[in-house]
This record gives sequence, C-alpha cells and structure tokens, in this order.
Amino acid sequence: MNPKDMKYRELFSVSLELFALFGYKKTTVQDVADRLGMTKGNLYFYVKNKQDLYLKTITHALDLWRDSVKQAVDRETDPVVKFRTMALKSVDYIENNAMLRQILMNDPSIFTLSSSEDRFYEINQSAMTIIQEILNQGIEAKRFHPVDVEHVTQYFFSIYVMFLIKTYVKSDTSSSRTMFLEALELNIRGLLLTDGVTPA
Amino acid sequence: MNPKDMKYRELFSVSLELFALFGYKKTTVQDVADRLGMTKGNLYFYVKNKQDLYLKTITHALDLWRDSVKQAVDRETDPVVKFRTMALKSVDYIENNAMLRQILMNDPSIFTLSSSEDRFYEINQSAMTIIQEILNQGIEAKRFHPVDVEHVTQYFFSIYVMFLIKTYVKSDTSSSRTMFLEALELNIRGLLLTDGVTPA
DNA sequence: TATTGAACAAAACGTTTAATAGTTCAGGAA
DNA sequence: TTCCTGAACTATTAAACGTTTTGTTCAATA
Repeated sequence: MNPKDMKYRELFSVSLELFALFGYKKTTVQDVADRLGMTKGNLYFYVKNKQDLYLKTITHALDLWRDSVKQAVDRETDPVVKFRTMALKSVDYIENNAMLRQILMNDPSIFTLSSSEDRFYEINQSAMTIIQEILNQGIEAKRFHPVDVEHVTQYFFSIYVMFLIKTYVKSDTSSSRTMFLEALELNIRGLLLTDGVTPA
Repeated sequence: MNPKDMKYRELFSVSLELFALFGYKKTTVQDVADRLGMTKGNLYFYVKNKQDLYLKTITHALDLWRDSVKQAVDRETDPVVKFRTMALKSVDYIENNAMLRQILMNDPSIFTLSSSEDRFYEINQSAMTIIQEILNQGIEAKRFHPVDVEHVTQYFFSIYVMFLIKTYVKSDTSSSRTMFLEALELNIRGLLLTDGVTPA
C-alpha cells in the first residue's frame, strides 16, 4: 500500500473516532489535526473542507462494512445460504462495531428511507448490488420465485435500513433481534419455490 | 350523537384543516377559535393547551383511519383475503386523504420507527391488533405458518410504517407502489402453508 | 509534495429587548 | 351546571448586538 493511502487511512480512522466521540458539530478541525500531529491548515491538503472530511470518513467506514459482507457472501455458493449469510453478516458487523454504532446514533440521517436525501447513495447502491446478484442467481437456478428483481431488491434494502434505524439509531433493542430472525425466515419462504411444484 | 361530541368533531375537523394548511407552529390558537366562531379562551374549555389540541386532533384522525381498515377487514372471512384487504385498504385510505397526507409531511415524527418516541402508541397498538388477529386466525385455520405472532405482527407494522415514511413523509413516490405490491405478495407467500404438505 | 502559521471570513454564542402568542381567570349568559 | 367572554398575565419567540470560536485560505518553506 502506498504511503498516501496509509495517510488517508490514518486520517479516516482518527476522524471516525473523534466524530463518534463528540459528533460532527463538537469535533473541530483543530481536534483532528492535533490527533494527527499536524496543523489544521495541512488537513486541507487532504480534504476540501470539514464537511468533505466527514463525508469521506463515513463513506470509508461504509465501504469496509460492505466489503466484509461481500466477502462472506462470496465464500458461499447456494443462493439461499448466500441470502442468509448476507443478512446475518450485515447485522453482525455493526453489532461488533461500537464506534460505527455511535456514529449512527449521532447522525440519524446517515441511513434514510429517502433516496433523494441519501448522502451515501453510491455506496448504498453498490450494497444493493449484492442483494440483486443473489436474487438473480436464485431465480436463474429456479430456487427463487421469479420476482421483480429491481423492486424486491429495493424492498429488502429498505427493510434492512428500517432495522438499522429501529435498532441502532432509535436503539429499540428489546425484541428487534427476534423480529429480525423471524423476518428473515419469512422472507426466505416468500422467495423460495416449492421444489418442482408450482402452486395454483 | 350528543351535542358535546358534535362540538368535538367540529373542533377536530377545523383543527386538522388548519394544522394541515399551516403546520403546528404557524397555526395559532386564535386561528382555530376564529374558525369555530368562539374566543381562544373558550378553546381551553375543550382542551388543556395547544399541544393537547394537536394530539387529540391527530389521534382522532388516526382513529378514523383504523376504523375504516377494521370495517373493511371485518367484511371478509378468508384470512388471506383479510390480510390483503388490510394492506390495500390502509394504503388506499391515506392515498385518498390529502389533508392527512399534508399533516404527515408537516410532522414527520407522527410515524416513527421507535416505539418509545411514539406519541400515538395506544392507537398504533390497537392498529397492530388487527394484524395480530388475522395472523392468529390464519394459523388456527392451518392456512398460515405457525410464526411467532407477536414479533411478526411487529414486523409487518414496521414495514407498514416504513412505507408510509418512504411514500408520504419523504414522498419517494416513484416506484413505491410497485414495491408495495411486490412486497405484499412476497409476504403472503412467506405466510402461506403449502396445502397439506410440510416441506423438509 | 507536504507542511506551517498567520490572516481572514464565517458561523456560533451569549445577552438584551420588543413583539407575539399561549394561558388563566373572574364573571356572566344559556 | 355548562358554555362562553374579554381582559390580564406569563411564557415563548425573533431580531439585533457585540464577542468569541472555528473554518478556510494562502504565501512562505523544508
């Protein structure tokens, strides 16, 4: 890895930690520069402005999240197992990442149900591709119902976002784990074709 | 109907219209009193304060919504038809009620994914009862999978709220209708027991 | 290319003040 | 009693102010 990338990684890492700890407003450019052992003026060599620093930091964190899920999915071959792995790994990742959870709580607008308000549209779009590919593969293999892939992908991603909001933004922890697992099985049943037989 | 109830209905009707038109902040107690042909002082005979007026007004509107869905569901007997009727009627009602839609847009916090923040907890709880009864009946009649009724009810209600937010709060109108219908069929398939046969 | 530090601009903050809007209440009419 | 009025009172909001903090730029430099 080249030294420039290293510098960026360190920058995003420090930045994420501070934003998680203090939130966007209370984190000053000076704070970040101090922790990096540089002056705030020099930060502007790496990012356009504070907003840009924040956006790049979150985007980087979301990239790592998606990559982790993608890798887990790629290890599997069966579409049903892929689907289940995707769902479980996604939740597992955030479950074990306190800093990212804190970021979500500080800034509820990171995950929005409105695509037009979505500041992370591109990364979310690429996350949806994972769902889409699994659906296509499952339909191709005659394991899944021939659903409207585009809309069902959108639907699954919306449910996923809804869960994230419920559980980590609104911290409605109570029974949301059980709800998630019940929902997962229900959706898999909704997708599955009964072997060979097409019900009337 | 007794005259007191009539007065309240008029009050809520006028109030809803003004809140829809101007939003909570811009609607003054004076505005409401004027439209009712009374003084603002007298409004306090009917409600505790402005906040109470708003809460009672919205609650009343939500009551009418739920009653309309409940009536439509009660006209059916088959659990699958009931389920579909419930979903379609719910969306149909808001689709044909511009004032209520405006209220939702003015105040995005009416429908929240957090039960602890829910100012309309009771009415939403009673709406969930409709779902719960249909699930119980369907399971009893061996038409539905024996799902965890409590959590699946919560799940369906959350999806419903998610759709309302997406469509009427964030006005992501684009393809949300198609998504809704695809999701409805997927969920029904997920609920349905294949006749007689239990898949391994 | 990467960094500094000073200078500048913009935003946030605390305070004061005036206007507006919400609430109470004594008293009177239905 | 129930319902209502109108004036008095209180709380909230908005604007304007100077002050301080913070974000951003840039010429100089290693």
